[in-house]
Amino acid sequence: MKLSKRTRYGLRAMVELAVGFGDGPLQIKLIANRQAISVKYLEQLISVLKSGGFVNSIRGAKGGYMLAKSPDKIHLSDIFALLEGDVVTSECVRDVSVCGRSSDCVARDIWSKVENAIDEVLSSITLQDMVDRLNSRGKVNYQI
Amino acid sequence: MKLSKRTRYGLRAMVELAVGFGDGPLQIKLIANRQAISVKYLEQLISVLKSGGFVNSIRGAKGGYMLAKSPDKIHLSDIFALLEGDVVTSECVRDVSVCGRSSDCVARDIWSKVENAIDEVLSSITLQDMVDRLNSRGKVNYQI
DNA sequence: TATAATACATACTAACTTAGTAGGAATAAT
DNA sequence: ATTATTCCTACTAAGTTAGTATGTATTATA
Repeated sequence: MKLSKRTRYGLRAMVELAVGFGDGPLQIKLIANRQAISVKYLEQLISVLKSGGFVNSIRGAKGGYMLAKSPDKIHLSDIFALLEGDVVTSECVRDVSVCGRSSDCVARDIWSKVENAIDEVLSSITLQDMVDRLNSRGKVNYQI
Repeated sequence: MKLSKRTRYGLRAMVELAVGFGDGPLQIKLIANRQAISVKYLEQLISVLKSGGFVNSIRGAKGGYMLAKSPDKIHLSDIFALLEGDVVTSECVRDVSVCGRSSDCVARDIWSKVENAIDEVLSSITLQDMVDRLNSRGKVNYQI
């Protein structure tokens, strides 16, 4: 069980956008430089975040990206679900039909617990929480 | 974040061995058949479980495998650590030196929380717990 | 003692996933 | 017109996963 760079990068970008929330569009190039991510790769990730409804864009010179919602309305679980896909322990957790005897399965309960535990942590944290902590630490760093 | 079949199969095998704990050696072929796992693949997994100290073996005809410890002494977190490797969100959670500024990082705290949440669930459950639940449900099933 | 049943060992492989790169077209500010 | 940006699509190298393949070594038992 490993978290993909895709999700980590995506979250970093979202935190950058959250930090600059209200300050006009932020360019991919800037985000990529600040967070040491390949520009071209980040383009693809941001495009996913855009179709997911988390960011808006302005095209052309002086264009860029901004959060589509206030940072306190975006939970880490949302970003995870979009970029990482669902956390999956066993398919049966979400799709009972793959086994047919799921209602009796002792293992399914466990996988279900694991997924819930992860989701509980992630949905309890918003982008705004991260920005707040960042500020309280003097913006020293947030390599994610 | 996805759980590998490797770990799922390994856990299934361990549960089979836990169910038969005290009844003499259990053959790979039997476990593989009961749990619908490729015999050859399971051989490799069990070999890992053996070097991890979780199972003992008897070679030759009528040989097989058995748990090296009582099922109530084996926590799911142990099996995970061996087969899945550590749950990894970001390298910095375990190895602070990869970033150098980890002590100030707001993201590290989050990854750390996620890993702890997973570990809490997994270390709270033993093989014996699974066997007990299985028995209380009439051994209907445990496709894991 | 021959045979069968089992564990043990090592090498190979197809399919998939990841983390990109490459090369541009479309759009907007100046 | 030029430049800066987003947007789009295709390609790719390296690694991982879930196996197969082909045996050898060991032990029970007939």
